[in-house]
Amino acid sequence: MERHVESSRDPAMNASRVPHTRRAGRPTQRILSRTLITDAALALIETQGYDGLTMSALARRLKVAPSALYNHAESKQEVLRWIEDRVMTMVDFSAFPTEPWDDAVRRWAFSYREVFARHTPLIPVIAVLPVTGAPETLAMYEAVTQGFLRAGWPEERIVPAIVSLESFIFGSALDMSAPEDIFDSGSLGPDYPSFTAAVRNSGGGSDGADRAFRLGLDALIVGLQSWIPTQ
Amino acid sequence: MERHVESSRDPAMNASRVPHTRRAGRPTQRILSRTLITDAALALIETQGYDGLTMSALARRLKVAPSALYNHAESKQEVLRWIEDRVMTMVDFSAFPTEPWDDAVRRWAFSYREVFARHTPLIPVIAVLPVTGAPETLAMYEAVTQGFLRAGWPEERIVPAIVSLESFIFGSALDMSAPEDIFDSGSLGPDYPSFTAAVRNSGGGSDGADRAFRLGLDALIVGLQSWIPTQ
DNA sequence: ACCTGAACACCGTTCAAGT
DNA sequence: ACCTGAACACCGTTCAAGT
Repeated sequence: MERHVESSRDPAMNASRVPHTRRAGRPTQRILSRTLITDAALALIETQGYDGLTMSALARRLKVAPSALYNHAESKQEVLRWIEDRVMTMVDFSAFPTEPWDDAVRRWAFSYREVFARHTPLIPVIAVLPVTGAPETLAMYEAVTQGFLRAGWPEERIVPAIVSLESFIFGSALDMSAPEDIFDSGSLGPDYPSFTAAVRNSGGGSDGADRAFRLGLDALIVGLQSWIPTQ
Repeated sequence: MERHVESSRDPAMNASRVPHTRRAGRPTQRILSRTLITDAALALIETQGYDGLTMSALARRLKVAPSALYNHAESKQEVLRWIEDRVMTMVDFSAFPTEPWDDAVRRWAFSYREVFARHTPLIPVIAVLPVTGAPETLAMYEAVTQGFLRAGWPEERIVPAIVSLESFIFGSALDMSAPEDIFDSGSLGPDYPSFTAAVRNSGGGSDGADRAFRLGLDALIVGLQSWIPTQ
């Protein structure tokens, strides 16, 4: 764990704690909003990663005291939900109205994985997140559902199919951020001969996650397609 | 966030901070070990959940000072890796030597999801975890690989296939722990008619995650099976 | 080598006081 | 209503001192 160089006991350092000029009391006009907080959070994640996303750092970037954030968000978890809704808008689902079902699913899935591979800490958040009240996210589900209907899917199977695709996508996004040598065949030892050989012959290794994603997605699409009534 | 009732400023409460009798200095015999720490961590998770798994709580359960843990583990992350290896032993992969490939995969996948649904905080850990040096985990991969070989799988496709199944399983385990009304059709509003209707007709609702898992797993198995050369 | 005790540098969150 | 400033109750981790 890295440590800051500055010592909080150095009194000369206290200047850094007071970078603002605003004094206490309600300001004449609103300083914060959900949009501004979300913007700042995403900018912070872009440069510092999710480890850098603390309520303190977020407040600092907004030139505000940390406690001010709690006038707008109930908790850090709520801020993460705002971020999630915003990140969802980056997923490309534009192929559903025009392209064949399998091509549209493929493009959507690739984009979805790509986006969330850069936001893996959101994945556990989503799993515990009722989607209600996230308009951008709902817009995506509406378009995807219409794409399934257009392809002739029976209505009652659409939601389970979407959920299963998302499960695969989220799992694959997590896997994508894993180290490349997650299976290090060199140091596997002689106790696992079949697995060692399979790892050794599983291809380049540099894009192992990519090959697994492509293979699994193709399999899932082929398998799901069997639930579309033949026209 | 819940708060403790006890105030740390109450001097009478300090007794709770010193529940042990051991005095400083190296004890005559080893008190801790990887096994003991892992046992205690799992017991703690069982009763308090992952929120309760702090280095302090872990030390308290082991009747040891928190800093003592760092003579054995480099970090909390390392403790989580020990837990992960242990949890992996709970996954049932016993069907691979005897059952047909698809039945064995199904039993393995159901067990795998079930186990990790109770340990979702481990899922992001695994994704960033080189599997090297986790004997129990490797034993599972060896058995699964042998099952794939027995079914006639080409060696170079086995690892990607396993990885894609795991991605689906981990994603599904996360989904399993989501609230049941993750799609609350009641409050979806009129802007998303197709999706709203699909949610409304998607079945019971109580076991939505289960239906999605079954559907997706069947699809994945059907799709993957097309890569087994016809015998 | 492996424990204790004290400290360090953080966290997220609450709340009175101010306008 | 919405900000500041100070505090609270934690975290994980380090390190000197002890045997």
